[in-house]
Amino acid sequence: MENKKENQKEIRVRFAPSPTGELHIGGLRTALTDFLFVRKNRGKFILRIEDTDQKRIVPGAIERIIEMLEWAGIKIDEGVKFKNNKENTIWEVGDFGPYIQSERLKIYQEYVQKLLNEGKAYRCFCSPERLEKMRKTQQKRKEAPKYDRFCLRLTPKEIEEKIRKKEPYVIRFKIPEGKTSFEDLVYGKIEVNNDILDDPIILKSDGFPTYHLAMVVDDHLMKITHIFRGVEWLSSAPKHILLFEAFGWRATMPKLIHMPNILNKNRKKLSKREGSVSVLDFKNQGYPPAAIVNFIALLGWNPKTEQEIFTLDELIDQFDIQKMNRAGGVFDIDRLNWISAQHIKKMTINDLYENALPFLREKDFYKNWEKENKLENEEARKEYVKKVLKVERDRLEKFTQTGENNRFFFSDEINIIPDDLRWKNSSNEETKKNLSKAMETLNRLSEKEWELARIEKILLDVAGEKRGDLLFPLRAALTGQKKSPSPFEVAWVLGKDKTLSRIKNALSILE
RNA sequence: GGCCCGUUCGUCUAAUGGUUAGGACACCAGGUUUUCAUCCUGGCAACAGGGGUCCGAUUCCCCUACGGGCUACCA
Repeated sequence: MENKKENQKEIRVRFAPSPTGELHIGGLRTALTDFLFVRKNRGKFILRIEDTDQKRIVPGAIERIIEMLEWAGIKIDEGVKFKNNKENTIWEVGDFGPYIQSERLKIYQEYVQKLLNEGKAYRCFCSPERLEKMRKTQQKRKEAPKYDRFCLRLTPKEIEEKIRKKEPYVIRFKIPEGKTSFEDLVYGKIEVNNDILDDPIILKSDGFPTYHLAMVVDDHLMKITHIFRGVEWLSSAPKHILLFEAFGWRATMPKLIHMPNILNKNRKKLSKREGSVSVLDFKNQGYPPAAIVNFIALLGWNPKTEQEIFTLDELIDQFDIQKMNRAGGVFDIDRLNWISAQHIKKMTINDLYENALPFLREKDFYKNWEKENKLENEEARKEYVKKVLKVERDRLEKFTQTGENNRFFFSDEINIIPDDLRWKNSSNEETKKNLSKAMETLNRLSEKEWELARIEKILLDVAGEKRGDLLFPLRAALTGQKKSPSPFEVAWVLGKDKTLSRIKNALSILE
């Protein structure tokens, strides 16, 4: 019976970032893991905002975080989100709010008072200067820096006196004696001696709680069942356990799952100095969200099969805490690029178009083309770009690369070097002959017959054995480059008129 | 310094008390192709070191080394 009850408990997982700037790729990984686990178990994904450090708050950061989560396909079930998908209008949804910690100050103070009354916490009036000095001498003596509990020895009268004199103070949690052990779902059983634990500050002098207190109170009150967070929290987990215990919540506390770090090439924790770390950077670089999701899901987690490319749904389907790793993983951009290319290859042209167009619009060569090339209407422009994308799809690893190597699609100013027109030992005369032949052949096709397969067939028919002698000059004539997609594809995209006029132009250069 | 965690090809990783230690990225070499890309084939490349336990350890235990994290009125 007891077991059955346990099984029925709704899975509730929160992602709880601090609004201190752009969402970090490591943060996205945590959020993604939360999300995969929640979706797999039909639970709730909750966004809570941990803005207890007033000094570090960045205006607009909450909006940016939500935007990036949505970009990645992570849907918020409860907590802080956008109102009716209208950006910049934040609201809070759910029965356990508020979900922004700065709105919960009274709750924390109430719980701290409880600990105070029970002698499980105490006021500390020590100045930062004294603490600093204390730490220095401890370090000099090669001791672990730890609060010396000076204020624990204050008499009630002394405390009263200090309060009356309005001396600023913080509240510290009194770490009990003994040992603390707990089970992490990834790292296994961990046990520490409480005497190495410092009495943590749980309420700051400005009345705000610290992470330790806020997290424990909120996760309990919000009925969180699983905490996924970075390993950097593993060391302070015992403090959190002890806090849950002090409140009498140990039995129902959430399961802990710590996750290994994402590292730089030099195996250090991912940092800004080594390149991109914010999700926004990757979005701006033109990676499909599905590729980023696929890539970071595979950092620290593995399906134990040989599958490498996953959709979000496949990741959800296969997600399993048991398959999470303990060792940190290097963020390998080459691998990301490959995964990204695989995702782009699988996209439909319409999808690719929707995704790539915003990036294309940023480019000068495209802007000029839009301005100068008066295609009869919007639809024609769209069809043209889609043709380009059809040709480029297998060559892209990010959306930003669209058109980059094939500017000749968007500009008639192609620079033909006569030598580049000749294939191998082919002579000038032969080249001219072949180009003329190509022109005549293509000219026989009507606008309506201008299809890729047809273009390819008639050109190959006429090219004969030494196809390079005809196809290579044709490529150069159409593109002004020695490397490009096939001349069939280029001709198909350019259309009959442009194709013929470019060949004509090349012929005149050869004269 | 103290405490905690980690360690399989360069990178992400799989497997196993007895295997030629598997896959993928990257790299290299071929092939296909008119070029580039795609695609296909092949190659290079790893159990951190030392002790145990065991008939036998990459696998289990211990130590060392190396790496990471924490050690704030930051999260």
